[in-house]
Amino acid sequence: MTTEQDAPTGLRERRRRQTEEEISEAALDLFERRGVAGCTVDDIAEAAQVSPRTFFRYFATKERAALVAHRDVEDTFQRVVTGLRPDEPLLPQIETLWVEMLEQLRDGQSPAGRQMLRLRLLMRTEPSLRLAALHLDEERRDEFIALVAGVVGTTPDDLDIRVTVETAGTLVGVALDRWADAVERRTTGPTPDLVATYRDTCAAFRRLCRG
Amino acid sequence: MTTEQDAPTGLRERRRRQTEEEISEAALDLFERRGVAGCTVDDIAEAAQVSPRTFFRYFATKERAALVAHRDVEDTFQRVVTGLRPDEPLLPQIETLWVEMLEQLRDGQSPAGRQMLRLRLLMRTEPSLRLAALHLDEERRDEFIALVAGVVGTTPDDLDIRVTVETAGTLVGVALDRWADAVERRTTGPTPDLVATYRDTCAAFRRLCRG
DNA sequence: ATGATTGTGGCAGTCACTGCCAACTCGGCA
DNA sequence: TGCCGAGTTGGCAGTGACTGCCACAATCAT
Repeated sequence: MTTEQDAPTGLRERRRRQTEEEISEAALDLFERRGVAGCTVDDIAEAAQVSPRTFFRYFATKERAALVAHRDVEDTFQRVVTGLRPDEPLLPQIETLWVEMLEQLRDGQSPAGRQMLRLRLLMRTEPSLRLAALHLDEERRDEFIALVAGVVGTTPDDLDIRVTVETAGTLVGVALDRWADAVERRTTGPTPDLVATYRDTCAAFRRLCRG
Repeated sequence: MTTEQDAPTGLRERRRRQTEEEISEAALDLFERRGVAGCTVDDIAEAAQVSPRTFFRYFATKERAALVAHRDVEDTFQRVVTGLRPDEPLLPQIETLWVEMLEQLRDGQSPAGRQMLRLRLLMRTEPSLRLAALHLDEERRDEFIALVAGVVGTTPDDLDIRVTVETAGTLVGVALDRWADAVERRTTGPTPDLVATYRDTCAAFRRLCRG
């Protein structure tokens, strides 16, 4: 049911994950300290103790290195999509799927949540990171649409599915933004919950659809 | 009613517009022939008869040069946004705004329409152009939201406005994609109408919201 | 006309990113 | 145990995007 242990976890595989982790940690750290424009790929590679050449074997751009959290969350789509019921309204179901995916982040205290929070805080002031995230989302969208189409049994160029998936994606983006905003502004009280923020966003959306 | 003659059109101004036009035409033309990756900024600059250095005074990236049609359509938002009525439902009104903006494109026969069509056909096979368009949209979104907030009289960080503007933007994106798809696939009959495509997309969206 | 403003081209430089090759490491197998 | 094939790494050279700086030319205001 999980996606981790499907590959035979040899030493090579483990080493590769560890290196990726080290690079992305170095990138996140340097971006926080000096800004994205303020550090080069060479800087990140050095901090992660790999050669610049190796950096590019792991990530296509320096921005991508900071987006592993984003990518990992999207990776879980494949797992949750199987829960779709073809005979029920699609949009609320996709919303539920996203709730399942965002649950691993919640208040940003888990490792995955903390990493995502750092990223989204960075994104508030770093246009290049927002762009890279947009890029990642766009790359994944067709895959999502194909997966959904497969489960509910229509063609991938079905207009309804496309609109539904894109709309839901937009709402997730808004929720992530507002989550980071809330965390940034917070002075007291518990850390804002991403799932709650997402539910609020969906509620606002539904209100607007009714008029 | 038009946006052209608001500035005192001196020779400098006219010359500047003409140069921009020449560069973007050269870019569009070369992209169509050799692909985005297949030509350099130097190529485009040479074709437009300017120096590479001057190219970058007009456009930040080579992709941007192909996106003037996109930018010009978005520029009209400022004009149509004044028609908003604060006391009526927002989402259908924003949809109407977009119809007004997309009307200048319609079947892609007008100069603006033709240019947009060339761009959207390119975008079907050029990820870098899709990314650049996403980037442009994102840059504009805050401006849109601020304008809407100003007219309806709320703060720019209003959740409802944000969700409405982003949702509508998503639907426009889908409609533009489908428009280009329809044009590409068309063998006979009249050229597909963008406004009609957009209305279809909005209709599908409304259907999905009801469930 | 003339001085201020603005646009242009060239040059040097930084940095992102890629292809290629040589050295090394891990995993399986005789 | 020794050895081969596959996967991983680093260096190097090269291309191309993009920028700052400077000198020069074209426009505009007076």
